[in-house]
Amino acid sequence: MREVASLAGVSLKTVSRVVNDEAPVTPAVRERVQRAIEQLDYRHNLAASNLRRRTGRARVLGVLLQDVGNSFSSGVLRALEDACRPHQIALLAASLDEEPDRERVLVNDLVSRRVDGLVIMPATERQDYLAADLRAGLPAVFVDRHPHGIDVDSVTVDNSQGGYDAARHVLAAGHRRIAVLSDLVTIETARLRIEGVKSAVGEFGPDAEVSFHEDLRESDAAERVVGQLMSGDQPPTAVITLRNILSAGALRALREAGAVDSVALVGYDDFPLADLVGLTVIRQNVATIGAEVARLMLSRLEGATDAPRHVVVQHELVERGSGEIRPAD
Amino acid sequence: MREVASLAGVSLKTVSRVVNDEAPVTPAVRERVQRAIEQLDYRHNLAASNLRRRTGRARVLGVLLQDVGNSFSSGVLRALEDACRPHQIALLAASLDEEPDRERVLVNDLVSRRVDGLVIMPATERQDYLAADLRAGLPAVFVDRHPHGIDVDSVTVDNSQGGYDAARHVLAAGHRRIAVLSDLVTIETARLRIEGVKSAVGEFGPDAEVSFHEDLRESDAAERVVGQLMSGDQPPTAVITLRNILSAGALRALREAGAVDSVALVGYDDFPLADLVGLTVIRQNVATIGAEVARLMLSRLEGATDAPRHVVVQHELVERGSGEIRPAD
DNA sequence: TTGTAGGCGTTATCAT
DNA sequence: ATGATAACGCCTACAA
Repeated sequence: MREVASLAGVSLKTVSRVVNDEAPVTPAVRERVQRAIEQLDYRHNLAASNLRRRTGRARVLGVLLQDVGNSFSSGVLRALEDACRPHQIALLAASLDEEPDRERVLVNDLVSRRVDGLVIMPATERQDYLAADLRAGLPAVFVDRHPHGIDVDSVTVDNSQGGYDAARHVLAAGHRRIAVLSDLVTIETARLRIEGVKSAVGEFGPDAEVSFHEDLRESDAAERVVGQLMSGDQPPTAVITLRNILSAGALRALREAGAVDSVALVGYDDFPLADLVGLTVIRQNVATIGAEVARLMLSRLEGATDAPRHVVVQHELVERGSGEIRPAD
Repeated sequence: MREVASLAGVSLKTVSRVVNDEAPVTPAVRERVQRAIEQLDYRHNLAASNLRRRTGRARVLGVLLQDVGNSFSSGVLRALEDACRPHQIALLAASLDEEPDRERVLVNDLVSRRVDGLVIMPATERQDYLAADLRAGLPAVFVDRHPHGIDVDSVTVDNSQGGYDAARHVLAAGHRRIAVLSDLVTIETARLRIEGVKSAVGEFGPDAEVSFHEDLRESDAAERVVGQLMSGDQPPTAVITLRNILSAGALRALREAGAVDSVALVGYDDFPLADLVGLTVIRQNVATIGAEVARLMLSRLEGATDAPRHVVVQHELVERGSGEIRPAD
């Protein structure tokens, strides 16, 4: 910048003015500076600029998701990006993979990098560790899971209601032998979905035999469980998978057992090809979720200091056939 | 930091030493400083640190993909992240959506933010605009598409060979009336895949009637095209879709026409549920691609200055049934 | 309209 | 082993 100034025969401050499009600069001078900039391949240093600026933020958000490679996380990221682009806000994204330690390490890193705000799909059970930073004015918005130990903005879906809706759907179709597959019960969303299922069972089928198969992380695990159930004495007439990759495993097992057309299946979370497989699912609107997160965060960045807001995005049950199969008898 | 120093009764430099785990500090002093840091909720400012450091990079990579929400881009991002995490390197990710202007704007922004390197899945036809930054020592690695107008590291797949393999597969099965659906031909990868198809046709079925349907961006468009073809006089006996979302559309149209079991379909790029639909595809290994990108970039960050390297990751044809259907004749 | 002085939070250099 | 001082690249405040 100094070189640019001397080449253009002006002061440092004038170059700064040109770079930042600030008001009082004669067109002729501006032109001269621009030429010097190009000639020297000068690049404005945002890091230094942000260091000196008082109010000016760095225009970066830290985004911690479970897995930027899966469709839910990456959908949220994409929606967030679309909402941030007009504001020239960049996104620093990383995956937590349900590892609490990684969450704490990454939050620390992002705070050190002086991000303007944090979007977190937490892997930890409690987030008290964030208290000091929040007090210091760091805006945070939680996605998909509620904050615990602190109170900050959040955008979630009603997982309990989702589990309830899925269960009610198959119970209403007459099913009374139901298998429920779920993720790690240490994950809040998994627990809530299970709760919802139980509450629907209590309401619509207290007589139903419902077996719960928990802590299933991979598609293969779901496939094995359903495979075993289908070859048992009393195979279920309906299966509910409370996480998308479990649906894939269940579907494979049912196909293997020749039961795709006789056993009902309702999944949680949509899939790219789900319509082609005829999979009935509880769909969470990732685009809406991401957009809501952005809305909350942007308002905080603009200085909103009202009480934390908790937005709940509606899900919907998408009927595609697999969930509408009725029990044999 | 100044406050920490005075509270601990030491100099600024000593605090700096503690924060950075530098050598000569007495355990007692270190302890005292640590306490002061916690007491004051002091946070190390990486931005300022990087500004002052001579050799120290900011440990951030700019990553420009086509769409962080689609499975190919997000898979690459995820693999990249896994390789960067051990090095404490963060990722600034954004989507280009095939918009050349956005690419130039975002590159500028990332350069201003002083990222240590750029990973780009380009939307532009030529990238001469990067020349100055490259000369200045900015490492760049291209993904999925070759650089034009500059010479930098790249990790691509052999799209021409992929198109060739897909076409050979259906030609070898005896098909002679084939429909080929592709993305915008302004996209290099789309052109190369088409070229590959043509070359296989020349080799294995010069007598074949092959119709090309280009510039299809959405699933719906593919569905319409295949729907029309199927209701025409001479419906194709095989369909090749050169992009994953086109496969979904084609599949829907074939199902609609009751032709899923009579018309062969080979797609490009894998899908989460593709095995369940029995879709034969040319699979690109995103994890390998991302890992190779990281390998090249990390070696550049460590100072490698040899000639640009061009890695080609092998694809594979995954037979799942849809591509192995033989023509009726 | 333009320039000067000082400092943002940190680290490098050189002393002590 | 610790500290004083200058400087990284830029911007704010104020003066000219």
